[in-house]
Amino acid sequence: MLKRKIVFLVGPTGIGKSKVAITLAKKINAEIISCDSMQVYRRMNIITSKVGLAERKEVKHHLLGIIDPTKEYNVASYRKASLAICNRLFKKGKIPLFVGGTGLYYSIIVDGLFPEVPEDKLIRAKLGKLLKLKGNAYLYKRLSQVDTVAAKRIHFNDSRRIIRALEVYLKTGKPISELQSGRVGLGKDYEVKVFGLNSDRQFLYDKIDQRVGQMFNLGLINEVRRLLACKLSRTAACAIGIQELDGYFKNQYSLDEAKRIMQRNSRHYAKRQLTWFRKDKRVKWINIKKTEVFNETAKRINKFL
RNA sequence: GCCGAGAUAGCUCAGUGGUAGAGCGCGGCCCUGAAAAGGCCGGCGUGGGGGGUCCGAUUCCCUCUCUCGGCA
Repeated sequence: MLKRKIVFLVGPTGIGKSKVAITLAKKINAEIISCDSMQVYRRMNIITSKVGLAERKEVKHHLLGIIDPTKEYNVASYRKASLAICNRLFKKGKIPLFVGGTGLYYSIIVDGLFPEVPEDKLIRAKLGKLLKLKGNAYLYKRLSQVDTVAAKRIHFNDSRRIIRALEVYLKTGKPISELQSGRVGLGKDYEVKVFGLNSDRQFLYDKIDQRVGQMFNLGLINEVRRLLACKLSRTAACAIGIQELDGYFKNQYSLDEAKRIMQRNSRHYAKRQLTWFRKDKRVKWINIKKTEVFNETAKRINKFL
């Protein structure tokens, strides 16, 4: 039996994934599933460069603006929601086209998520206290005692991961590294195709700088002001632009400075995204040399499908 | 034209008679329930050009070029 096809389009922020995706989706009878940890939030449109309503009419987009920015969202919610959409699309005879730059979300879909061990606020609070009291060396030592494999992989300064690993151990009695090895990916049941957009670094950075500048023209300041008026969730508050503009609102620096920091942080983010996707050998890279070549790029991708 | 200050990393600048650092920037990497987050690693350099003193000059001396102040 022929395996059903799932297509992914990944790459750094600002490279032009969304536009290419729309063109491609029309060609291959697909609907788009966003693979972006920030675009799931409502009222965060300019700051996340969400595609406009007109474009969403051309091709159906899923998981854009589905949750209030005061609410938490995470890989598990994302996995559940997106796989459900996948199944619905198959029933309609459509190809799911995942588009986005959140490496972890991508990986959670393609390679699977280890069995349910949700965040436990109580345990985390306790571990957080221990961290403050006794330092990361202490927590790291405790982790090494129960899970050598995980300890080897986690740096002793990476307290967030140390805490998570200990949390999983305390809740299940099993080392996180053991649970992690039990992941089941999509490759078994589906034909997975992954495409990555990239360009030379300077070109990408110029586009990112421009895009951030553009956000200000579109009304970023007001959007963020409105967002800051409510208590943003831990996750939503992490979007690039929130902290940066908050500092400006609090008169810590000028608007130009806020913009500069936003551009820099976006560049750093893009770099991390590239590191993430580059190591994934399933990615078929498409190099972008000029702006506004969505059609051509979509055609090139289509050839490989 | 004269006087003064300076010329060192991509940028802003430290410092030293034994071939150099810091911050920012930049590059590479890790990542499994916060991921636009979090963590790790890396100086990436014709010390403005030329000459001199010295065992040895980025450092001291001379000279040229350039930049910035001030006076004309």
